[in-house]
Amino acid sequence: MTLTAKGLATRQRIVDAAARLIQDNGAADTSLDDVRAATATSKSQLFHYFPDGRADLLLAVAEHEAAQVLAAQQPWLDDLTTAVSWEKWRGAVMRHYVELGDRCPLGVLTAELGKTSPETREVVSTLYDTWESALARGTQAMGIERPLEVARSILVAIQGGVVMLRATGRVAYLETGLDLALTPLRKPE
Amino acid sequence: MTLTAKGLATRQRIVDAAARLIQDNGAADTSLDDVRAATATSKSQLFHYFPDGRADLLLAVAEHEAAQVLAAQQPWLDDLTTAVSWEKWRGAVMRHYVELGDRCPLGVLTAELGKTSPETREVVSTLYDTWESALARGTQAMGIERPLEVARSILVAIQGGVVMLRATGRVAYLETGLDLALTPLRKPE
DNA sequence: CCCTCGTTGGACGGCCTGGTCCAAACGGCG
DNA sequence: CGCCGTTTGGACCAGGCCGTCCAACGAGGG
Repeated sequence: MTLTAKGLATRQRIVDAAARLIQDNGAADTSLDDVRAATATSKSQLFHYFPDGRADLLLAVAEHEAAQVLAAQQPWLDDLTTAVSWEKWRGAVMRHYVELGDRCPLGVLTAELGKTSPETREVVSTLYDTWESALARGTQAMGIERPLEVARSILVAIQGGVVMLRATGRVAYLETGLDLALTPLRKPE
Repeated sequence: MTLTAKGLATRQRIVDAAARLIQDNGAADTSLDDVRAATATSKSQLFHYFPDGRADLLLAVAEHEAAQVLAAQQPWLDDLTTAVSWEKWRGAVMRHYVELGDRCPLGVLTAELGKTSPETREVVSTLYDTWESALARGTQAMGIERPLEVARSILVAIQGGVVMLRATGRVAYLETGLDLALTPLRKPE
């Protein structure tokens, strides 16, 4: 299957709309017909660009969301070398998730798409890995003890805070969780 | 609607089976017919014991799972007064979730059931509240700084670790997250 | 200019789903 | 023993869903 520029654009439009619908209504309540209606496309186009149908589309959405998660942290994520840059990154993360509320890609990814297929599971795992690596580069640059564990615990705090934000609408979990997870980086060495 | 002992038993059987099915296949992939088949009941029984149908059943399952989460931590949760008792509790929590893997009630609750209705959302919120209160009693008894924040961050670490366990099958997130979240309780005061 | 291949339209079928409904079986209590 | 409400069985319906299929459209290259 080769795609022209026009085809690629259509495909992207479908993925975007599907992602939005899933954020709003959940993956279970998002039918191919909903996507079709939201994008003003036809059934045949959905299966033309996503031959395996629904599963294919969900996978594409998962990859799209995973990319969003990392993109939202750029360029701060790549320069976590000082206490100040860590705080800036933290500010960016908080701002991002407070703004998105329960529509955040990360929450959608883990809660809605994570278990739909082995492929999406893989997407989530890879996201965690690259994210954790980036954080670990930062903690190592800071010269603290147990940098790998600290990086991992920060990731866990974010994921926990986000999923709890999704479930309750309260932002306090993410706020406190991330705050305390970052304490090792604030200590005088 | 009044229920006899037999009726209550049947109802409970339905809830148990539904919970199990949802743990294994997800809420979206669990139909009333599946539940019916797994419990050797008839359609009319489902709607007899859960008049609002699917929504009612899911709510009952959510409450069931929420109770499970707290029950699994008893009696350790009510006696977090020393560093030793905290470690015992931690051991119990880890054992529990490692054993259950991705079938843990907490993960199911937040990922599958949390957003199905305002009522289930409420169940999740209340679970968080009572759980956090219990942890806060412990942190306060330990006389550490910022006990409320520490209690909350512990909760966030568990929730994050569990959801990541569900998504990836890896237990390391829960392990490290919970470990580091507990550091404030290990410091000499 | 036309031929080819990507693109689009939309009807159609078969399946499964949640939910309704009526009637039979059961069991305790007077 | 006979009544009555709970419990149970299962047929049935309407709607929505995914996926298939065939035919028309359009643009770009030869």
